[in-house]
Amino acid sequence: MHPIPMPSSKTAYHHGDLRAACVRAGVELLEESGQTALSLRAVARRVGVSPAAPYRHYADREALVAAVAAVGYRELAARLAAAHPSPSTPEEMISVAIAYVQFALERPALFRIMFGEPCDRDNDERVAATAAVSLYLREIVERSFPQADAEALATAIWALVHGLAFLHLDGKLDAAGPSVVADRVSSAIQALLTSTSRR
Amino acid sequence: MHPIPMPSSKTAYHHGDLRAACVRAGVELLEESGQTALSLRAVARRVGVSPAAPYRHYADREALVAAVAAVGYRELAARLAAAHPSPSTPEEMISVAIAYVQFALERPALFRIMFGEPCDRDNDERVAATAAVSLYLREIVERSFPQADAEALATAIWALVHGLAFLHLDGKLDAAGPSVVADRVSSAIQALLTSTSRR
DNA sequence: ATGAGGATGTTTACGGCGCTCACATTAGAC
DNA sequence: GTCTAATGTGAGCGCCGTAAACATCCTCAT
Repeated sequence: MHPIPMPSSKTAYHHGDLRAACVRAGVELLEESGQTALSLRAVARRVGVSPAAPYRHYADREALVAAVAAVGYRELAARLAAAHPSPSTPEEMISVAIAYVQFALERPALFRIMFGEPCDRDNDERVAATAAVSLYLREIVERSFPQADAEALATAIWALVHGLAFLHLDGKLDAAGPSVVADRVSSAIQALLTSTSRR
Repeated sequence: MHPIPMPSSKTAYHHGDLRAACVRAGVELLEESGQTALSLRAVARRVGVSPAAPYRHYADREALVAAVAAVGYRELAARLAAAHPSPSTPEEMISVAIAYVQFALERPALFRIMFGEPCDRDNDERVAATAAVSLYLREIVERSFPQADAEALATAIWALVHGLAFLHLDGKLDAAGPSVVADRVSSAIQALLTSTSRR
């Protein structure tokens, strides 16, 4: 399964389809050995190719990282969709929020690559993938809170959830287990949603 | 003021007080040339010392980074306190939140070092400095919303503000200028605080 | 005051990294 | 079948983190 490039090809020609193989290897390295292990040389080694080969497909290390991050965005989107295909109530939205934070905790290195580095705003793949996530969240908010200012509320909810993910990741909020985290996410959102009425 | 180590010493003895000089140089490098420029060797060079010298004071690069991050936490705390010494209303709290996000935008590399990397939880300085920030925010929330569940609400507010900072930093939310950002922070918080009453 | 010992800084060296360039190989268009 | 552009190789540069052996100088007990 690894070295096969595309539907049609019997013997590995020059080599496999390096571009995709590098991204796959990059994701693997990231999750096996963390952020610092994601080097062009390590990727080349894993793919079984010379250290300079990846430069035919990626301008520099940052371009590879951006491609890996783009994979991360797509997987995050899939994870959120799996939590609930089309949430339209605050409760359903909260379940998506929990999935967001759990994604960050399950795949910390990937999540940090996606959000923790200065991002290359010119990378099309990356821009498109984050726009997709952003739009998805926006739609959820619009459905869940039809009367609210969707723009501001969507931003606020995304930021809240994103911040919870990071604070857990950094150990600022301790996460003994998934259910503890889920409770915290849920209660954090609810605390904000109800604080004013008690003011 | 720079090369003097302690009250008593006329000629630089062996050299200055390297420990502190390294942190200072580290912060400078970070802000001048970004994240990747913060290397032990560059710090040593700037301080005018051999590449191995910092190892007498820091076990490894990560220890130096942790010390730099600790400086960042203290400066963040100072920035928040400068925004409002002792906030006790939602409005005052919002001004502190704006200061938090502006700190992130003004000193992005420092902020990323503080929150964007896997953190060394065993570093005392770092743990203490983040605990101070955390406690400060907690107290603000308790004063501003006396009746609310302080634990959950403080977590939620911190996460919201922290998330806003990161999303701006990553270009996910565009920040044309300080006032635009301030408005967004303000309206994001208010959107959450008022959304339920309109439900 | 002096000399031992510990703290601090230097030198040298190793391997890994990102990146470049000149060169080899091969796929596909003609 | 040949030419060409795409793709992979190899050698090499400078930077990095880190370690070990060595030099220097401060301190303090004598």
